[in-house]
This record gives sequence, structure tokens and C-alpha cells, in this order.
Amino acid sequence: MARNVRTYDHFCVLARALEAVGDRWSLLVVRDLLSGPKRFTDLMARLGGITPKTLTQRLRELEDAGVVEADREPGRREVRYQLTPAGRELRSAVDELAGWGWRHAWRSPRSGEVIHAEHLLLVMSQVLSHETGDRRPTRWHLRFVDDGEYTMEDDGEQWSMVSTAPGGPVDVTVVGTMAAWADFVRDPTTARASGSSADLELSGSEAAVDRFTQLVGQFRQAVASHPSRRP
Amino acid sequence: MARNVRTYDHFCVLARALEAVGDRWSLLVVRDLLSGPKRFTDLMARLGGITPKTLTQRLRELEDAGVVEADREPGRREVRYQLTPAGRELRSAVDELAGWGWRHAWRSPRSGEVIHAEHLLLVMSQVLSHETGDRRPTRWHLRFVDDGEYTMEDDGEQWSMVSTAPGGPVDVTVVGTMAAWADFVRDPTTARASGSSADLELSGSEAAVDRFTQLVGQFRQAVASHPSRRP
DNA sequence: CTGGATCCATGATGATACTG
DNA sequence: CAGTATCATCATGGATCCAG
Repeated sequence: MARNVRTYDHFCVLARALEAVGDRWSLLVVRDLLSGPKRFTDLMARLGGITPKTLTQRLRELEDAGVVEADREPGRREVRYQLTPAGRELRSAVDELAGWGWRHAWRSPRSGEVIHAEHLLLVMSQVLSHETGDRRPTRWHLRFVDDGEYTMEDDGEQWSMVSTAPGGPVDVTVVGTMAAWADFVRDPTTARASGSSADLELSGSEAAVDRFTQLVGQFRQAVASHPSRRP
Repeated sequence: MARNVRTYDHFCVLARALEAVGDRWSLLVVRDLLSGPKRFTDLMARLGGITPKTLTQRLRELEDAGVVEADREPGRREVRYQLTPAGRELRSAVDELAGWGWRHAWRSPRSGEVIHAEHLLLVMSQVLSHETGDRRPTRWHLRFVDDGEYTMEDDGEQWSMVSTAPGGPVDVTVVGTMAAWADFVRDPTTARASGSSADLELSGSEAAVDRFTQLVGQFRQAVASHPSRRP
């Protein structure tokens, strides 16, 4: 008789947690739902490489575990998946793992590796939270015409990111394409000086925009100079 | 061409971390090494259900990821596996996941579920850290004649556990078998009153032993009254 | 005895195509 | 849009065996 591969049968809280969210892809689904509710196809797009079969299975398992709930309204095609309160409580565990990943498992992107706005902003939150000294309550609004709308926020303690419009006054607003944003992260001055259609529009007070540019620059440098284990 | 199942190819720190420690069993290996170095067979005993093939594979992968290092000394039979500094930095992530597991994924032990001293002490650390108000620097020394030696310690911020002898003065020393300890956790007064060979020896000041008994009792109650999702 | 390696069976995942 | 169906491949578990 084969043991159930979905359990560990250990008397251990960590094993229990991993039975709920330790399967391949599970925590990445949680990651993408931490920034807000998503539809099945939204998740498919962000979880590059997952198959619909596996995504369906993970969503069902996460529902059973009380981590995810599906919002199905009659008369509406879309199903909106969102985290339950228990699921939202995974944020600190995800942050700790992400922080460790940045410090010890980072590597430069491989060719063909798709860069999603949300994931870039997640790395950025980690780096800005832990590797810059310039901290004060700050709110940025980023609108990617081809990849949704995000708010990045420093409450003075840590940076976080959600995929909704800001819930208060913003210091800087960024509008443009995802590609322009990637360019800007790669080299702020060039991207800003160029007059091409790939430009980003930055608005806000001069001081706030300067600080934004500076922090993005620090992030860029951190990524560039990171002692990746496998470059 | 099949994608490599061991990578996600996301530009994402969390995905990078999960490529290193997200495989089945990996974080449980880290869990068991967080309390100190272990031999292959020690790990086999604690990771109930893992096969030697899988454990070998996980250890090699964790070595490649820079999380684990093998200490092979010439002329010595044993191989001692231990965490690297990067591996030790996984403690906070493991703690966060374990805390979530206690709050949202706990269930009573199934019949046949092996209880290991270390794992019981890990749950206990979580519960004492987060569900009791009675906090002060405390150090307990537990010697299980059949399952090693452990130190549990509250630095005033949180409880932790290592599988070594204490590095300082202890408030309470516990000596006995694993079974006696399990009995004691189940019902302190009965186990203590009984004169059977299953007894635990508790030593320390009367106040310290009383407090120990009381905290274990709180843990026992927490486990008993826990609103398990699947009892 | 420790620290594995080998063989086979089964379950989990991926690729691709298709449907209500 | 939100999945199913089918087939192929890979990872894991169970059992057994082996070298130092």
C-alpha cells in the first residue's frame, strides 16, 4: 500500500503547514493572490509554465485547506479567487522565504524568463525594505497599461505591494508599459531622457520623483552587484 | 522538450527560494538540522516515511543550493550533515510557516503517527511563544534516554529549541524516556504522581518546577482545545 | 552497523488539444 | 473564461541489496 504522498504523518506543525501549502506551485499561487483577487486566467498568465490541470488541482487543494476561496457569482463567467483570512496570514511566511531567496538564492534572469510587474515589485519590496537606509512613509502608484495597476507602499517598517489603486495620497505616479518600466529599472536616466514611446510618465513633486529615481537606482545597483550563487 | 521540474523560471525571489528548498521533504530536513548536526540515519529516523533514495537526493540538492554541508572526516564512518550559515538563516521562515501551521493547519495526531521529541518541542515552542503571557528568560534541559538531549529556551522574545546540552544555568532538568514525556504532556499530574518506571525526573527549584508543570499544562490545554480543521 | 545504491510500481506533473 | 481529456515523462515510495 502506497503512503499518501500528500501527507507526511509527522506530529509536527511545520509538516502540517507543508501539507497545506508545500506542494509545487502552491506558495506561488498564494504569492499572486496576496496582491489581490485574480481570475483563473490571470493566475495562468502570472504562473508562467503551470498547466491548467495543475492550477485547477492546486486551487482545489488550497480551497480544501482553507487558504483560498472561489467567488462564483451566478450569471458571471469569471471566477474570482482570493485568499481567506487564514491565507492572508501566510504573508509573513512568504516574506521571510522571499527575503531568504533574495539573500541566498538569487540569480540573474535566464533568457526567456518572463518578467512580471508584480514579481519585479516583490523583489523590489524586499530590497528596499532591507537594504536601504532611507525609510519614511511613502506611497507610489504604478499603472502598467499592459499589466495592471499597483500600489507600492512603505509604512516606515516595510515595503509592501498590492495590485489595486492607492487608498490614499501618493507621492509619485508612474504610467507606462511594462517594457518601459523594465528599461527604467535597468537604467533610470537613459529611459527618462529618451523621448521614445517606451517612456514612463513620472508625476509628483520634484523631490518625490527624485527620491523615487534614486531608490530605483539603489535597487538596480543591488540587483547588478548581487553576489548571485549561479550567474 | 519537457521543462525542468526543478525550476520555475520566474523572475521572482520567492520562486528562487522555492527552487532551493521547496521540494517535498526539503524544509523538513532543514527543520531537523536547525536543532543541530545529524547523521544520515538520524535524519532517516526523524523524517518518518522518507526513503533513503529521496533523502540522499534532497541532501545533495541542499548541498548544491548552499543550505547544507556534509562533514566527512577521513577515518570516521559517520557523515555529519549540518546547515551552512545560509541554511541557518532559514530559521525565521521555518518559524513563520510553523506558526501558521499551528494556527491554521493543525490536526490531532493520526493513529500510527510517530511522535518525535524534537517535533513535539517545536510545536511547544510555537505555542509557548505565542499563546502564553507568562514570559521571562527561562532555560529547560530535557534528556530523553532514548531520543537525545535538548535545551528549550525562552530569551524573553521567543522560545527556541536545540538538540544540545544547555550553554548556561538551567531552571529545570527533565530526565526520562520519550514515552514518559509524552505521558507527562498528556497529563502532568498523573504522570508525576505515578511511581512507575515511566516516570520523569524533574529537578530544579520548587518554583521553577511548578512553573514548568504549569506551562506544559497550558500547552496540553492548547492542543486539546485547538479548533483543528480536520479532527 | 552506517550510508547509501538498485529495481520496480505508482502517483504527480507537463505538453497539447479540446469543450461547455 | 474556466476548465477537461489524453498521453508522456518524471519524481517518489516500497522493497531489497551491498560496500566499507
